[in-house]
Amino acid sequence: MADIEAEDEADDQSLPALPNADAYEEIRMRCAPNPNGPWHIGHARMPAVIGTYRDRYDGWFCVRFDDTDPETKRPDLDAYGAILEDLEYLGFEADEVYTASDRLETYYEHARRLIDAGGAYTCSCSGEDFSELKNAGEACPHRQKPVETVHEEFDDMIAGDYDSGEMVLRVKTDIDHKNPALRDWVAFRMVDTPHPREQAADYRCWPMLDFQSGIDDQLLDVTHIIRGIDLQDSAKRQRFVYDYFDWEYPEVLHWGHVQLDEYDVKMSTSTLKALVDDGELDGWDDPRAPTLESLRRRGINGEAITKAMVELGTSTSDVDLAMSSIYAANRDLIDEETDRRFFVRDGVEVGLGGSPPAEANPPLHPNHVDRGVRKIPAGDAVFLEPEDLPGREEKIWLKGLGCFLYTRDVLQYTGDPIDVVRDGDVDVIHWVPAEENVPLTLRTMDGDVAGWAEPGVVAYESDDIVQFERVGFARLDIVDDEAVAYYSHP
RNA sequence: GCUCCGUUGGUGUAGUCCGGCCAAUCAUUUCGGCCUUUCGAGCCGAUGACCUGGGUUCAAAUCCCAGACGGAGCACCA
Repeated sequence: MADIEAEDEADDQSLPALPNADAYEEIRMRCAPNPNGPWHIGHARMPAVIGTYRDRYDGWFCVRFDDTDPETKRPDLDAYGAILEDLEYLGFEADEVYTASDRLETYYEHARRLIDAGGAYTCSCSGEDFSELKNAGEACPHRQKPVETVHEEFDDMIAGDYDSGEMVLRVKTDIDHKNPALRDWVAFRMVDTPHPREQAADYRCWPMLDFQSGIDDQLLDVTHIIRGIDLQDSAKRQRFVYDYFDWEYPEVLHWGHVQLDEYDVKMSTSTLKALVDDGELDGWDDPRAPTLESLRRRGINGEAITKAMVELGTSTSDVDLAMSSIYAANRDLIDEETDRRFFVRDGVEVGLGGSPPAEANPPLHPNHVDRGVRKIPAGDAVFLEPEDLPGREEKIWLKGLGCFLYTRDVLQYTGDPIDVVRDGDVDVIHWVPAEENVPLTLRTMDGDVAGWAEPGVVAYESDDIVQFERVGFARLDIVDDEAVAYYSHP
C-alpha cells in the first residue's frame, strides 16, 4: 500500500527534485518580475514552477518587483496589480510581496559596507572607455581610490549631485578574470528620469539588478533561485559580493526561453506594448496577443497554463511550447461541466420539408442526461455551415431532429431511424433555425467570425463557457445585448 | 573576438552524476480501431528519438576527446 502511494506521488511530480533540498529547513524562493507591462504567456513559467515547488515542499515564495530601472525598462504603474492578478489566475498566491524601489536605503547601506570592505569603488570613466580597458584586462585609475573618497563620491551619488553617466559605483571583482562578463561590474548608476512610483520619485542613484537582487536574495533568506539563462552569469557576478560579506550563495537553476506555436506576434513585452499602442492589437487581451489576459478572456483556465508550464520542466535549452498542450489540459478541466450548444458559422439557409418534428431536444451534455435538454424550434428553414451542405440526393442527420434527404434545394424529412447514422453513410451535423436564433460574433485568433447560435444561448452571461458542438469551446462575452464569444480551442 | 551553457521521436520530458535491468519513460500531437446522434472524453493499437566522428570498456544515451549545430553573457536593461 505504501509502495502504491509512493508511486502515485512520483507520477505527480513531473518536476525534478530541487537541488540540495534536504539541506534547508524551509525552501524559500522568489518570483522577481519587472513590472514594465502585463504578463505574456512565457511569464507564467515563473510562478507555475516556483509555486508548484512551494506547494510540493510546503515552502515559501514571494513576489519581488525588481523595478530599479525608471528609464529603459520603465515600470508601468498598472502592471504591479495586473501581475498579482495574473498570479492568482494561474492558481497561486505569494506569501509576501516586496517592491525593490521601496528598499533603496537598504541597498545603499549594503553598498557602504561593501565600500568599507574594499569591495567597491566609484568610477567616472565613460562606458566606452571602461569597456576598452576591461576588454584589455586593465584596471582604470579609479580602482585605487582611498575608501574615504569612494564614500564621499557615493554619498554625492545618493544626494543626486551627478547627472546620468557621470559616476557609477563598481564592484571590485577580478579585472583580468578570464570571463570578461565578470570584470568589475556596475552596482549603482545615476538615472535622471524620476521613478514613476511617487514613493521612489526622488531617488536618482539606482542599483543594478545584479546588486539589488543579490542583496535581497540574502536578506529574504532565499534558498533556491530559479530564473532564465539570460541571467546565467549573474550568479557568478553576485558571488563576488557574497564573498565580501561572507554569505552563502543560494542554489540556482536556469531555464531556457519559451517559444509558442500558433501565434504570429512575438512574445515580448516591448513588442506587445508597441502593437497595442499602435492599435494593431485591440488591447492586451486581443485574441491574437500571446498574453495571459488574452487567454483569460478566451476562457482558458489558469491552472491549464500552469500544468503545461510545469510539464516543460526546467532545462536550460530553449523549448517550444505547443498551445495544444495548454488546450488539452484545459479540456480536462472544463469538458465535464460545459454545456453543449449549436453555433453555425457563415451559415447558408436551407428550407425544410416533409413535416419534421417541430422541436429538437438534444441534451445539454451527452454524458449527463440528467442536466436536461435544449429546446430548439426547427421552423421552416435552417442555417447550415457551407461545408456541411450535403450533395444532391444525399442524406444528412440534423442532430436532435432527424434524417433528411437533400433534394430540389430543400431538406426533406425522411423519418429514417438512427441506424442510418450507425451504418456510417449519413453524417451528423449541427444547425440553427433560420427564424429563431441569436446572432453571435465569435472572436478567434484568426479574426472575427459572424454566425448564429441556437436560441438557448440568451440564458448565459459573460464568463460562462459553452462548447459549440463541432466548433469548439468558447467563453461568452456579452456587452449591451450584443452576443460575442471568445473562441478557446477545439 | 573572449566566456559560459546546452543537444533524447513532430513537441515536451525521464534516464546521463554512480556504464549493464534502456532494442530507452511518460505526456502531448498525428494516424487507425471500438464506443458515441457532435466534438471531446474513455478504451485498444500504430508511427516516431539518444547531434556527428573517434576513443575507453566484455558492455556507452550514460565516461573521455574532437567537431557540428543551437542558446546566453561580455549594458550606466531586467
